[in-house]
Parts: sequence; structure tokens; C-alpha cells
Amino acid sequence: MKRAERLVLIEKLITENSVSSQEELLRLMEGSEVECTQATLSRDLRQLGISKGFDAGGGYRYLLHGARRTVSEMSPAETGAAITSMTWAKGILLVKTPPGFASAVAINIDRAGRYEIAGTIAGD
Amino acid sequence: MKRAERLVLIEKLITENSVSSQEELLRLMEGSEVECTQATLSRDLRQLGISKGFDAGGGYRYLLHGARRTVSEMSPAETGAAITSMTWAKGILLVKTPPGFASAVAINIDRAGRYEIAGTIAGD
DNA sequence: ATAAATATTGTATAAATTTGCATCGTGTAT
DNA sequence: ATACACGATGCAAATTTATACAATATTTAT
Repeated sequence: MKRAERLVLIEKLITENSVSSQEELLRLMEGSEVECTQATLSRDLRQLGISKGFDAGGGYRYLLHGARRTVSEMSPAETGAAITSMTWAKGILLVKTPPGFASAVAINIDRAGRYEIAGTIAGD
Repeated sequence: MKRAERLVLIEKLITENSVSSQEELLRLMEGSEVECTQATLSRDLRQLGISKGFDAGGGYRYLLHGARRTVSEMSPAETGAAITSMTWAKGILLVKTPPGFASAVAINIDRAGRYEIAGTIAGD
């Protein structure tokens, strides 16, 4: 399943770069493991609530809607650095973390209120 | 000078209606005193910081950026109701208010931080 | 496991938005 | 008052984004 990975990547790229068009985003995705077409991006962006807005300089830029925090905005200690690996298995995303971080990460995931995430189960 | 009026109208229409395209906005403007072409709207919207986003139902809708308050969101007592008339005179917008309301209105205008407003001078 | 139901994606195309350019109007300076 | 400078606007072309439809892939039920 590539979709979820792609959505995460898109969010990341959008927040880390100043992207001003879907074509541009497409180019940023080239080479990454997940690729797709502009049409798919259009649909993904809608689901992510990412829309074209304006940056400080008045130029166009894709922005996350509202005040939702993204992975890239969290301090590494919160989630990123605490995730060792992620793998898909039968519709379940297996997130591995260093010993002791499981709950913390799970809480963050739950808090994120992701569309495709029904819930989390965490153990050390 | 029609521009400022138009910008105000656009803001009003956008916040009061669920507008999903510039063409649609154009139609809403028909009949009103100020009209223009879609190209102009594109430019106006950029200046106003109004961009296409998504409404609760997932559909498209033009939205004001950030948490800026608009005239239509203020309580009538704050500004609207306190303004008796507005006229243009040599690049100056003359805003008339009932006795005593001048400063209050002026403060609101200043706070609004409008692009085309350099400052206000209020007297009873 | 197999079939039915659902969701995802690409292709092609339509719809919507942005922009270059020429023009027109308004304010500014002489 | 006249000319100059600058912003605003329409038009048309270019670019960008959204969508209908058909083909797959994925999940769910039997």
C-alpha cells in the first residue's frame, strides 16, 4: 500500500519546501519510492487539507490548513527520532520504536487525528 | 475609485457565501455597483489573502487566510452600525459616524491593518 | 479461497486560475 | 494646466488544477 506513505511524504515535502504547484511537488517526489501523477496529487492534497495559499512574500505556496501540527513541526524527540522503522502488513502499519518510546509515539499518532488511522496499540 | 469598494465587497461575499470559484464570485458581484473580470478577481484575492481551501463537507471554498477578522464578523455595534456614510474625496475616504463613535470606528479601521489605508484621523 | 464490493490511480479532458501585455485612469510634480 | 509616473484592468494566452471514465488493485463477505 503506497497511498499512506505518499500522503506522509507529501505533507513533509510541502512543509519543508515552498511548493507552488502540483507539478513542482511532482518533481520533488521523483526519485522517492512513491510516485504518482498530478491528478492523484490533486486528490491527495484535498484529503490532506492542503491548499494553495500565499507565503510571506506574496507568492503562491501550498499550505496545511488550520493549525494542524505536522510531523516535521514536532521536535525530533517527540516522534521522528523515536521511530525506528515503519512497515505495512495487511492494512496495519507497524511502527517500531526504541524501547520505552512506544506509548509516547502512539499518543502522538492518536493526537494527530489522521484520517486513515483508526487507533493504535502500543507495547514496548 | 472602485477598487477599495470591490475589495470590501469581495471579502463580504466570500465570508457570507460559500464561493467555490472565481466565476461564481463574479456572478455574485453582478448587479452590485462594482464589477470586473475574473482576471481582476484573481489579483484581488491574492492581495486579500483569500485562497481556495476546503469547507467542512470537503468541497472547495474560498477562505480568508489566518485568523483575520472581517467586517462581517464584527458585531454591528463595533463598526457597521456606527458608520453613517462613506464618500470618496481626493484619495481620502470620508467616513461619517454618529456623534461619539468616530474614535471607536477609527480604532477598528486602524486595527484592521488594511493594505490601502495609511492612517485615520478622527474627530466627533 | 473466490467472488462481490470498494477504493485507488492513470489518462485524457474540462474547468479554473494566473500572467504578459497594452491601455486607461488617477494622482503627482513642474 | 500639462505632462509624467504609477497603479489598475481587460483581453487573450499560458499554466495549473479538477474530474469523468475506465482499468486495477484492495478489502470484505461467503
